[in-house]
Amino acid sequence: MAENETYQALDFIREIVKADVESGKNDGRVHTRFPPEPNGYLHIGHAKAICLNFGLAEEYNGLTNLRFDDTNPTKEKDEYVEAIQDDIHWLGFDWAGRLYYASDYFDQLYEWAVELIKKGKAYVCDLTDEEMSEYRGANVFNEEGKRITPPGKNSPYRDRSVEENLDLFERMKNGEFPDGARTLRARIDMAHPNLIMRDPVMYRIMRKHHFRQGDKWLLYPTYDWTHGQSDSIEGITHSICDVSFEIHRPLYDWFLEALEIYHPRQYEFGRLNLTYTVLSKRYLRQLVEDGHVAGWDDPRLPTLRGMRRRGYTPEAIREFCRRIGISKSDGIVEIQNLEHCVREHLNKTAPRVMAVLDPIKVVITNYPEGQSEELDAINNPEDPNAGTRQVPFSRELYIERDDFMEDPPKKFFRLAPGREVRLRYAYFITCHEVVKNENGEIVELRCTYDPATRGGDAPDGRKVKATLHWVSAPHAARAEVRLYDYLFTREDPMNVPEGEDWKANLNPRSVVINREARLEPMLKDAEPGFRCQFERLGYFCKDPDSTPDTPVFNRTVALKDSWKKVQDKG
RNA sequence: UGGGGCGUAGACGAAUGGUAAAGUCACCGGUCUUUGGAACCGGAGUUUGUAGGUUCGACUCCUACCGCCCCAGCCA
Repeated sequence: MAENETYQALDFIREIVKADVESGKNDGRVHTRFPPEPNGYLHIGHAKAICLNFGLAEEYNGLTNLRFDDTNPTKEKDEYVEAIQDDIHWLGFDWAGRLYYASDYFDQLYEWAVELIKKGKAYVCDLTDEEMSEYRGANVFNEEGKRITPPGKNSPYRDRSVEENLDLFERMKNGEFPDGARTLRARIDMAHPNLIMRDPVMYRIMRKHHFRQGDKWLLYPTYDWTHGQSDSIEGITHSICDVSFEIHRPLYDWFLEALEIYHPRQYEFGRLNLTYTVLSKRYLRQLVEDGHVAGWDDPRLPTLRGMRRRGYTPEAIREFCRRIGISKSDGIVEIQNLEHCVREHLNKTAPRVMAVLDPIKVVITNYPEGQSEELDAINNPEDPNAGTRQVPFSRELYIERDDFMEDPPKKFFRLAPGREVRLRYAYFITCHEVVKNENGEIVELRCTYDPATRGGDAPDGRKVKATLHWVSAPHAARAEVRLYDYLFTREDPMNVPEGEDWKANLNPRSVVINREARLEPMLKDAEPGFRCQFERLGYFCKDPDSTPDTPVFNRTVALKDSWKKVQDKG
């Protein structure tokens, strides 16, 4: 390895691909696919798979197909097809026109099924689903109520003649039998220790309208019968899926061998789990449908759409996927890893602005009434090319309520009676008077400023221990700010208190709406999706709910707060 | 129970028989700072699920055990 090359450890899948390419397998081609079922929205777990599949192809000058696995018309919709493509593009990947549907292969699959029947490797079975389960030896319990797995027994229809099978299968296609009356099954081994191999179903009768095939089909192929053959048709070299499909691999291989067609190889990696959230379509759907969140793009959701609306960047998500790596172990990644990647990217790219979330009025008593001025502010200290902007300053300002304490503890550096601090890009100010209402609440701070410190530096070299953000009261835009927090109160939402539902772990403060925020005026004109840092507070993203009068901002992620840590320690 | 997997610091994850185990997040301390941010420097922590075995030498090979996850849909 060259000296200036940094060592990048390969995960086990990349090791395999590397070895295959080097040995000339598949003529050195790398061709992957991402095969979502169009029955829901993509989430960050999918992002991991997308990054792996598309990333692998990029690394080896290969190709990646987008293939919709649309074999179950009861669940799939066009709406999801559009959204999934949109999300993959947003994440930063493209399939260059190689968009396919498993349903495009239904005719070929049907022919291959006929071929297997002729080879005596498939048969039409009349067992009901309960009977099939029983014959398979599934769901059997011993006296102690523990699950056992006795060998299955052959279906009484297993030995039908080829002719009869052909006839029945054709009539299944023609709609002569009611839904669920018969199935086509692979004839493998009813005593196989792997239940998947006990004569799995290849076709089921379903009189369902398919969103792409219309009413052409009355029987639909199962996942197992479809997936490997689709991979074969497309010339996929490495078919990557999550570990739950590992036990299906013998069947994947069996079909391909029985058909004697090109045989791609399946590899499995561990699916992603993240703390403080759920990552399964079933649970996400429940949250949306039961109204616990506002929709699939709710910023609290780990869906790609939700994270996009929240202000996460595709770069950050991709970097996160790179860092967590690929392995087969099933762990749970701390969400702080994701947040770190988001902060890291936004720190480099997000312009800084000033916004006061919990305003308290400050009157600069020695600043002329009715006067105002524009001050230069740096847009992003991390990016010299980001330039500067003008921020209005006047006699009446707002600062953050948290930035003042009447009786401050030793480690509190911010404003307090008699203390001087800096207003960012503006002046040093000193607090002289605290005005309270009849309830004893602070309503106003009366301060003086030092005109010599314009811009934030004292000519005499004196220092202050704190720099505060602020906005000019008469110029400020009033805004709604949505402060998001974790969706659940527990790292593992499924760790449920005795006798309660997992939704009992929902965080009641996962979003806190603030309508008192005051922003720099320029923020009114920003486009939805605009990402910025509210100095000293966090990263925020303008929400599409914004109106010309009321901008709405979502908190993407807070800045790290070491003062909070000091406080928490007491 | 059968079958398939997995077990390296709080979390993720390298190490493919050879200097008593990389990196990242989190954590702790410090420097710097017109963001108590960022950056930079430093620190702590595992002895590699357990017990045996092979070997000059094992996270890596073997045996047994333990724990966790997945399947038992005509879902994918």
